Amino acid sequence: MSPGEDGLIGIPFPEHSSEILFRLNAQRRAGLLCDLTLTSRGARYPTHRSVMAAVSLYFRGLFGAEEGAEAGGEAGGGGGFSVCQLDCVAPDALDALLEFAYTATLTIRSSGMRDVLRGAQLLGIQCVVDACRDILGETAGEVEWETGEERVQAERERRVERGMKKGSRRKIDRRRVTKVESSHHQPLPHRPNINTHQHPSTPPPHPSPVQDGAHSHPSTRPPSPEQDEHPPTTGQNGERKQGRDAGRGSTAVNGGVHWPQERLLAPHPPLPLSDDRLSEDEEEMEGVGNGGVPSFTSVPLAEQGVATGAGGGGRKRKSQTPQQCPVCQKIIHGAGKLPRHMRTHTGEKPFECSTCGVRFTRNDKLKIHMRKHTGERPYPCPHCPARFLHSYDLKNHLSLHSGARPFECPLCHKAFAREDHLQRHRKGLSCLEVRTRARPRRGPGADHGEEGRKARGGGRGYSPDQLDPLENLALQPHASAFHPRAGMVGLGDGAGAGGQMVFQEEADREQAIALLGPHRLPYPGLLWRGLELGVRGVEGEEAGGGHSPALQHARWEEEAEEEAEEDEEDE
DNA sequence: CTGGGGATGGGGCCC
DNA sequence: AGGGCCCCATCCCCA
Repeated sequence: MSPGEDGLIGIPFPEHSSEILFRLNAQRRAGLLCDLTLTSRGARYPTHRSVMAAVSLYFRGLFGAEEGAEAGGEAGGGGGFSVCQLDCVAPDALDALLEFAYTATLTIRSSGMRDVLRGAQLLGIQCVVDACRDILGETAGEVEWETGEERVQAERERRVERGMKKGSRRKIDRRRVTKVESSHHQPLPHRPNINTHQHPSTPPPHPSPVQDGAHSHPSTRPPSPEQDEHPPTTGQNGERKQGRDAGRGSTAVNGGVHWPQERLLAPHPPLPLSDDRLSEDEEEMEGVGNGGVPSFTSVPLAEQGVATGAGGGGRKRKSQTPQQCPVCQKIIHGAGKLPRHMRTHTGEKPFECSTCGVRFTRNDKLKIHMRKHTGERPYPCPHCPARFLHSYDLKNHLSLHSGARPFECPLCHKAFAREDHLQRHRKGLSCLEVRTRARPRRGPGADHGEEGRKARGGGRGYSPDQLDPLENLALQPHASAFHPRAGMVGLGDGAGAGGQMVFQEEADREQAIALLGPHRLPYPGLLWRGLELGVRGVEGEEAGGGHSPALQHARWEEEAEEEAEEDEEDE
């Protein structure tokens, strides 16, 4: 909300761009308003030249859509190219690139990476080129045809895009950005602002996820002769710690790579990708799948023998058929839970508070919300007059009375009553002082035994005046400095809160990327992926994998121990 | 920086 | 199988 000088009011519609993209994709699938058909070895792909010109330098040039090329006639209008034969781009790759253009998500199979790279090079989709090269570990130069002004223009656009990403986030958007990044196309948590009303939760033409996924996809997908045996794209099926972790950037599981472009965030599901999301390990199960007809009715993974990461941390799980989300590939446990999950992608909020009009994705949340209006606080503290809306608030509160602080920082040994506070402490700068100050004390006679060693914190064998570059860069006190979340949040949101890997300047970002060495990735998402794959490993946090304080604490203890061991090795 | 309240999304149990 | 209800983990915001 930014009142202008003339009393102008700027009302942001944050979902507008992604919704437009979503609609365009729907039109493409339905063949509506398509003014360009791409062909590759017999496969035909109806599309929109404006979209292609927006995403591809090749088409931009082809249609004369470059800045300053607004010459009249054919060039300016880009007319005359109703069919564009692209046999040099493999159909699978072309399909993946089109999906990328319309969903901001590139989902490809590892084995098809080179084709996609070639296609992206030919079409001048630099970000895809970069991404593929990173995956493939290549460090090639510029796209062959992208030279001179085109390159300057491309670079300018990239800079603008980066600038938008990092500069335009305001506080009000921070949470949303983080969350969006957290799960691919995570929709935005509802906030009772103007958007609530201007963006109806169930736009009439917007079908429910189930319908959407079920009907929109198969019939309009251009026939690709190779699709059946060789699905063009692949995603991941592995469920990692989702919530706010997984999906931050790209993910790679079982040879498949799947990552969203950061800026184009669809609040609606980018139409479900075909069955090709099955990873290589799962290909044998393809026959069980829906035969290329993705559906939100999902694939009963249990029947397919998919390890659903029974990672239930303690609580025994009823054997309910897990279902896989066609958008984020997350495996949803529990019968009937998938529609609920899907609303996190669609942004649909069917449950409206009759009192204040606030809408919710879930009725149980609405129910809790209603307590605000009724004044009901059903969880009274037995020790004091405090009453709470949520049971877990009471639980938190009770720890205050008990004085219990079961969550202890393994580095500075500060104890917290709440696990999330400990996490915040570990991610933040709270321990920095301990760590950086402890260093100089190291040396003969400064041995504090195990406790001291821990208190000094881990490190990488750099002296105080010669800090670990990464430490120096991000001033991350803990190993969690390398936690993918920290990196991703920071990268995705330049205005991120303290404690996260925030790069104030582009140079910082570049430096960080450079310092990552083998994980050097110019893409935020890829950076995250690199961090995850290279530093922590894909299996770092398994979905649903117990997050009991004990487990978490044990993990952290391990981290601290590892760091301490590194210290000793360095000495 | 920390404590605390509230919000959100996922999973388990039950009907 | 679907959905209600509840708990949990995690996040954000504010004081």
